Amino acid sequence: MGALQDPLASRRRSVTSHTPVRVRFAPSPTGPLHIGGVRTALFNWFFARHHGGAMILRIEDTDQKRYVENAVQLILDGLRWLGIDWDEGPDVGGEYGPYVQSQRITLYQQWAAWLVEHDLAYRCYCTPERLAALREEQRARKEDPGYDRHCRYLSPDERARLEMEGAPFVIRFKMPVEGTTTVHDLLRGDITFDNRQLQDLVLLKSDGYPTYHLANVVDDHFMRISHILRAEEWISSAPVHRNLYDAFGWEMPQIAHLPVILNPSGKGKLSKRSAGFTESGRKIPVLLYEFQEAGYVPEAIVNFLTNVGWSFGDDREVFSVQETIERFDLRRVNPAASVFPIEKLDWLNGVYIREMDPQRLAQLLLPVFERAGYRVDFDRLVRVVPLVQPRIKTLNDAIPVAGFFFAEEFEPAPPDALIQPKMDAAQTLDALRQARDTLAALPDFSAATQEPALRSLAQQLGLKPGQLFGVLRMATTAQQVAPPLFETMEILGRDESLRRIDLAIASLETLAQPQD
RNA sequence: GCCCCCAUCGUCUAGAGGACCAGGACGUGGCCCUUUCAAGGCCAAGACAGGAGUUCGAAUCUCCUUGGGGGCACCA
Repeated sequence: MGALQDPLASRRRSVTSHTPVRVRFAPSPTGPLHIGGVRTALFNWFFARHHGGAMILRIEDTDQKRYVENAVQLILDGLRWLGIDWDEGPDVGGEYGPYVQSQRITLYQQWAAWLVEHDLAYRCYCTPERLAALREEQRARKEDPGYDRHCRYLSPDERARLEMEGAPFVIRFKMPVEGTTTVHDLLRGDITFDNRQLQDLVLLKSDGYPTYHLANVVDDHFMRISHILRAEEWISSAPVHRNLYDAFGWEMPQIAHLPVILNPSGKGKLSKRSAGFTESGRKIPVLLYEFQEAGYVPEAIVNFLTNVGWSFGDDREVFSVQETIERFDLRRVNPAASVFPIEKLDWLNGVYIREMDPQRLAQLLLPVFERAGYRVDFDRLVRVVPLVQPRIKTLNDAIPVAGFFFAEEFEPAPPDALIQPKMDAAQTLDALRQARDTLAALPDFSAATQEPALRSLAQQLGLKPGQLFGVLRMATTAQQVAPPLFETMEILGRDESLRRIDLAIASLETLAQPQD
């Protein structure tokens, strides 16, 4: 079969032309960053960096009603936390600024007016009430919803009268009413739409602000954007954008629609409302800060997101950002939507934690323990880190594993809990007393010194090592599950370890009458 | 409802007509290691949605069906 017959042949051609690569991530400040948005940002960034191009950050704040104070700062902080940087943006400026749409309003108004002058757009005076009623009617009659183009065909007299009255208006785009529009998607090939299905979209709202459709086209043009990498939910408005570029006489950037991320249930886009819980009952994070709060580390999040919709190849799952940038290829993005594989993030996060420099892990753990109400001695934390490092998947997991190292007050385990399987109270008490003597007599209190002494003690007592160690673990940590015993006691120190063993002995003495 | 997109193990994926009785990873189960819990090692189960075509040959190309997703705002 010849390449000419292959509809995806174009997908296999080079993705870039000779113009410099310039991509943008354009969030709207309506709240914290959504993880899906983060993925879009990442793929743009990988693409830019791979091609030696520019990453542009643009704030799309054209909806005054949904604007959230502080959101811009949160978004910038979130991106930086992940290690994403940008060459032009609201904070760093650039040649094609400003990079905040609310500061570019007159530009949009000018170009909207230009379209009206050239009969490519028109003023629409329909009230929101009329539009709502129209939609209602259409629904009742089971017709397709959509604007009926009432104002497109207003007579000059009517138009003049409405103008005279000063009726508020929006500007709508005159979509071709017949024929088809084809958009070339870098991942999917040509996508063709019947123009009769397309709408006369609003370009300029009655408050003078542009809609996404206008602002995005104007900005991408004037910011010299070469490639648009945006989420799949934009596919259906892509033909309107295509026609807008044509109306302006501008070249349209190349475009690729990235697949959306689905809920773990597989039902619908991942969203805050519907995400639900993991099998272990943990709430599934959706917003970037929720991942932070849940104890995920940025390099794991980045690696994880890279594996959703794209793959490194060579059967590798763990790789660095640098490697990703070197290898990133848009043509290998999987166009299919994917379920959010959260368990895989847990694993990957654990991988990154295990490979992390212990000093850095200590730095990351410090605020986690403090937030959990512990007063942390950093030097002790540094000693604790190697014990928790292989045992946690998220930073927060360190709290149940090692929080006891930092507890203000030691709360001893109930005497019952001290008794190990196949042992009784008297045996346990005896074991504790002898272990206490053994430990007290040690020349030093290092784990390496404790181990042989306690092993031989176990043998003397006719206990399995695990039984003796279990008793001591419960006595010194009051936890059934804890880091390895000797290292734990070493960090606790001899005095504190013996004190805790004494407490255990005392509590057992009240429980069991020692036999004569 | 209409338009559009998509379709390989439970999930994320490899797969560019012969290298595929389909490879990796997470998860799951088993075994080993072991001082509890982890980590680590080994092993196992597990998929080309269905049907027609094209071809000597199809996971891969075409069509239909089915299923899933996205969109249908003076939101982005």
